Amino acid sequence: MSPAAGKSPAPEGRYTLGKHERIRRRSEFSALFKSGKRIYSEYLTVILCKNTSGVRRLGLVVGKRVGKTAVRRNRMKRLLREFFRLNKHRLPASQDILIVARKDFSFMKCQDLCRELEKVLAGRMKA
RNA sequence: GGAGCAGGCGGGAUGAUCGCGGGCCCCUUACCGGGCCGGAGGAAAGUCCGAGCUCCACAGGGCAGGAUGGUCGCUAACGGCGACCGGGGGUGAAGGUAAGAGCUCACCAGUUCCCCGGGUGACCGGGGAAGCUCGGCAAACCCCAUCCGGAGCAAGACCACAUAGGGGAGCGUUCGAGGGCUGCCCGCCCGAGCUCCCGGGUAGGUUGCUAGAGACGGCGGGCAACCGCCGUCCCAGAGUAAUGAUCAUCGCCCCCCGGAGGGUGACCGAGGGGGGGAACAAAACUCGGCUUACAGCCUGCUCCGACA
RNA sequence: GGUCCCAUCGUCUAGCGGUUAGGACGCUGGCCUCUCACGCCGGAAACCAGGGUUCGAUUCCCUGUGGGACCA
Repeated sequence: MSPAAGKSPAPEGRYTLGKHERIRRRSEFSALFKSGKRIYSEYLTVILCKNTSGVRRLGLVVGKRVGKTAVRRNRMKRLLREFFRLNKHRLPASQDILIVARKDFSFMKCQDLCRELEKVLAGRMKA
C-alpha cells in the first residue's frame, strides 16, 4: 500500500485534493470519453489523457446501474477519491484520469480498492 | 425468559493524524496560506396528498373532468390527526324459525312512516302502525353534498457567450390573425406582425438559497389532536454534487476456546483469551402529513412459560 | 430535483368486471415432397409481485419492484 497517511511527508506537497484537481464539466468528460486511452479491469475502467494544465486531475463516474442506492455510490466515489489523494504524486504530471465504475465494489475496504488500482495502473505509476 | 401491540431512541463514545464542502476574520493585486465556528435523517426515501413561494395580465361563469365521502373538533391546509358514533340513496339472481312441499296464522329479524325522551351532531333508547319484501359494496356505474385555474425552484430574475436569423407553413392590422386564461362554450385580456413545425448554436456565472406554520425548556387550557403565554438559542446549503480514511482505548451484541462454580441429572454457566459485526438508508426551495424500508436498545400494557 | 408513462406466451401485441385470455413471428409433432422451403392440420407456452374491494378481478384501488420518456 501507499506510504501510510501521516507517517512521512509527501514527496511533492501534501495529500490534499482541491477543486482545481477535479474534472467537473460535462464537456471535459465528453472529451475524455472521446479521446482518452482506456484500461479495463473487473470493477473499473480507467481512461487516461494528457492535458495542458500541468495538473493531475481526477474525474469519477459511478452510474446508477453500478450501485442502486446513493449511499453505495457515494461510498465508491469516496474510496476512489481517497486513493487518488494518497497516490497522485506517483502518477505522471499533467494528466487527466477518469475512473468509471463497472461493478459494485462498495463492500470493499480502502486497502482492497488500492490494491485493485495498483494492478490496473501497473507500469504507469512510480514506486 | 419468549411472543404480540403501542411509543421513544437509533451508523456507539473519546482522542490522534490526513482529508472534504460552507460561513466569518487575517494576509494578499490575485492565487496561495493561516485562524475560528458550525456540517445528513427518522425515514433525508417513494413522490401518494396538502400548503408556503414563483411565473402565467386579472384568475370570472357554465358544462365536462378530478378528488373526498358518518359526526363534532384540531390545523395555514389536507385524502392527515384526535374524540365520538356505528355509517347517504339507487342500479343485476335469495327473509328466517315447525317437520317432504304449498297455503294461512303467529313470532323474530329487516324496511318505511309516526309519536315521546336524550345528545351540538352522527345517532341512541322506548312505544305504535303499515306491509310483505326490500341484502352487501363511498375502491364498478348513476344520483347527492363539499372542494379544486394551470404549471412548477430545471419555477422565476439578472449577466455573459454564441448563431444572425437557414428551410417550410398559416393568417392578418380598426370587418381584428395569433396567443393566454388545463378540455369545450360564454366572457375577458394582450395585440401588429405574430405563431407553429423542421434545422442549427449555447447548455457558463450570479441570484432564488435558507430564521422557519423554527427548535428547546417552563407554566396554563383541553379526554385528546392541539392551542396560548414567557424565556433561551441560531442549527447543512452542494452543483460530476461536501461527513471519509487510518490507528488507539473503552462500551454493546454474536461465535469459538476455556472452564471457577451450581444441579441427582440432561444441562446452566463467572473472571480470562481469540475472531467477527453494528440495520434501513444520505439533504438539493422549504414546511405539515401519509406510505414504504429497518439491526439493536429503552419504556408501558397484555398473554404464555418458569420446565424437558 | 421535478413531471409523466409502461409492464400479458421466447418476441411484438389484442383484451375496459364473468372469455377455454385472442392473433402474428418463433418453437414443436404430423401431413405433403425423393429432400428442403412454401403450404395444410395439431400442440406447448403468458396476465411483474404482495395486499384489498367484489359473489367474481388481467381489468378497479393501495403498496412495492423493474423499465422508459420529458424539462433550462
